[in-house]
Amino acid sequence: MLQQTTVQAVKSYFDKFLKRWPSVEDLAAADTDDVMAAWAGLGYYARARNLKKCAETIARDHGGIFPDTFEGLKALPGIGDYTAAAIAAIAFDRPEAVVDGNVERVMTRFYAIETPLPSAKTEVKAKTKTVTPLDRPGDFAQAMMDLGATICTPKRPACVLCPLREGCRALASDDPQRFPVKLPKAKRPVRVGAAFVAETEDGKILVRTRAQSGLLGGMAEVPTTGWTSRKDGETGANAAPFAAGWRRAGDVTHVFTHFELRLTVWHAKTQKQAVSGGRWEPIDELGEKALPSVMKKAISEAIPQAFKPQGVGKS
DNA sequence: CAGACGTGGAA
DNA sequence: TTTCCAAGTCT
Repeated sequence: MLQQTTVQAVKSYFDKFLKRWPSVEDLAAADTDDVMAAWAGLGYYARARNLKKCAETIARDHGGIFPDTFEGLKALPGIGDYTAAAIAAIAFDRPEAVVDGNVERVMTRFYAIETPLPSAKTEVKAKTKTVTPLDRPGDFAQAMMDLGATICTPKRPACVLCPLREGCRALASDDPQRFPVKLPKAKRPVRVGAAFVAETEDGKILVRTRAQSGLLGGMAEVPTTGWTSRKDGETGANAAPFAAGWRRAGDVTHVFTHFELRLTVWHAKTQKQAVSGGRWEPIDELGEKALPSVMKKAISEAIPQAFKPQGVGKS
């Protein structure tokens, strides 16, 4: 959960997740859609699919016991270089070089590495390997990460308080904050599309499940057009899944990692009807479904009280 | 190897 | 308001 995600964002999800699926076997036996629903809002949904696959692999192929080597861990779904090294070092006391974003920052500063990231990753990994001790490698890894999280911060590092102040080349030079050097990032393109919130008299809306891979893979959505960067992209009611009294509810903007999405949201009161691949879900149960944030945003644009606590704001 | 892959909080 | 970025991984 913590991959590219802050502790604050993760905390409540982690608590709920472990309460619901306390063991690897529990998660392996879980319904994948329930897992996706429990992950909804956290982002990077491939992590949820991979975590589930990982649990299944460990339950089925490893007798419910985690591998205790870097190579064994790395072979599992969702466990890459960083996570494999972190588990090996912290859980199994193995002297692996643990390099996350924090360690990258500490190392590139301490050695004043001018090579921009991500090219410098190889060099950082090699340097980290040379400084990782055979004794308590897990504590060393956590100390490096905590140093980066609390002292050697991205902005305004607290060098006065730093235990590594003496040998730090970045501090000795001029501007420690200059490191790590990073390549300039490309501008985010804008994509447009339309989303259709079809609502019945008895308080249900039409939803469907997205493809298992790719953007928001395996998550629920209301029917939408494709999301295109073309200027003449479809945003009108003519692209709706069926004819109805569609009213324009408004626009929502949502920022993804690699593009910005502007959705025109359409709303209609309709009869419940059969739509290929679609299903009608009660609005008051939407909060428990696998709906990503962008979809909650779109639905709220059409039905403002959809995700509000029940019985509140009614009067 | 470069691009895909979410979201919300902080500066 | 805009930009950055957070315990990265997969293709």
